[in-house]
Amino acid sequence: MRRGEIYYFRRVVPSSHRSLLGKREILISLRTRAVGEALILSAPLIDKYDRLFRGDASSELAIEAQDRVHIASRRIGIKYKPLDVRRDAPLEDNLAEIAPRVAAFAGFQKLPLAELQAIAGDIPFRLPFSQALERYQELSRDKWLNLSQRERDKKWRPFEAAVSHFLRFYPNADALSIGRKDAYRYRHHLIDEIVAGSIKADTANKKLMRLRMILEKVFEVDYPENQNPFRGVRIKDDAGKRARPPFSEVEIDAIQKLLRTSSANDQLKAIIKIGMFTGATCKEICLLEEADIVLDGDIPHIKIQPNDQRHKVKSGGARHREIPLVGEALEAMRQFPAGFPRYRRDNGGEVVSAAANKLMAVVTDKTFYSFRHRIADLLRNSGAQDSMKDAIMGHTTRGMGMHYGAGFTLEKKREALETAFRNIESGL
DNA sequence: AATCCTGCAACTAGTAATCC
DNA sequence: GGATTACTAGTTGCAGGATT
Repeated sequence: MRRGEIYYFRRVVPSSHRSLLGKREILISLRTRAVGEALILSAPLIDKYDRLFRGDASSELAIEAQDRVHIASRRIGIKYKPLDVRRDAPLEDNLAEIAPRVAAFAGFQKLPLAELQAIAGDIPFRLPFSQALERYQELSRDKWLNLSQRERDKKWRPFEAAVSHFLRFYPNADALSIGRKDAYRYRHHLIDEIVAGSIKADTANKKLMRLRMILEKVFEVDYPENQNPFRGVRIKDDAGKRARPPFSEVEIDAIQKLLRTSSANDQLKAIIKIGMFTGATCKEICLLEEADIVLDGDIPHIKIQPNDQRHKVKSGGARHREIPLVGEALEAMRQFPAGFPRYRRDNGGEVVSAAANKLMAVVTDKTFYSFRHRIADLLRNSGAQDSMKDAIMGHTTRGMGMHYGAGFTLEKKREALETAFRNIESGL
């Protein structure tokens, strides 16, 4: 339509939406005097309001409405709260709900619709899941402040994935109105997927956990009166068995043979050998810097500690350790006294894991982590104390005095490892 | 002591980039 | 132009600490 020289977009609001939008018609200036331009500018608006009135964008609409009453509330100086009056509630509760509203209303002669809605509590609170997620990220800023891009992605993607998985099941779900029933219905759906074999119980539980974490935090801060519908919702997981079993000595021999003939790059081969004889994880080995590698002196060893590449090591404290280099690990490390530039970067550990596992797939279906389990088993079988095993692996020892001293000396650790490897040769 | 909760890292599959 | 290697996104396992 044209008003004077300027064209306007105009649209009647269906009565069903008048309360939410707070007006009877939409009138927006297109800021142009040209018909052609006006037509082009109006197209997205037509589309937008079509969708709104058809209902498939109702959450957007609701958010707008919510913002509007909140602003109106502030204008007239009240704190907005949706009206909560129920037939079965005690009378005095209902009166208490209404009385302050009447008082507020009485103070004014004539009020615009938004202000009336604000006082009447006409608009329910709404929080689409996507917004809850944003809010959660905002509230947890501290968790990603000093992460690399990759680490940041790895942290947040699962949350996004959890939300979008949930939304596929419950399109347009509103975080404030879903209840325990909905949570359990979703749980049921997850169990179906587990039965179908598309995901593991552990994965399903993590999806539930992430939804729970999001709502827990957001509710705690913004909606303290709301109960988290996911609290305590989980799926029994009896997977139990060891999924990454240790390598057998037969497999170790086969891998050794493979390494001698393989055309894989030397850095990768060296990393595999070091993993094989130290039980260090591939990320730990990849990120070693020159200063972390000690080849002169009585006991050559590597230090797993924070450095430029590595801001922190998993679980901090106990994981920081020195591991003596024995057997072929020492030769391999001598080849690369300054570490492995090829893999010393964001993601390097994952690349090594993928490459090494692919290489070893020829002779085994086990993976890099099985080196670690093998070392642990060898140490145990050779009679090493648990605390020694933990010191070499970088585990915390339960109940052991983490407060005392620096733990085992390098010499003791080397003895333990050598004993363990000698045991294999003698066929124990 | 067992189980739950959580963070971190390994692993996989699919795809993209690079090499030869 | 096919093979190899790396990257990315997503899943799963491991371990520590909290809770029951």
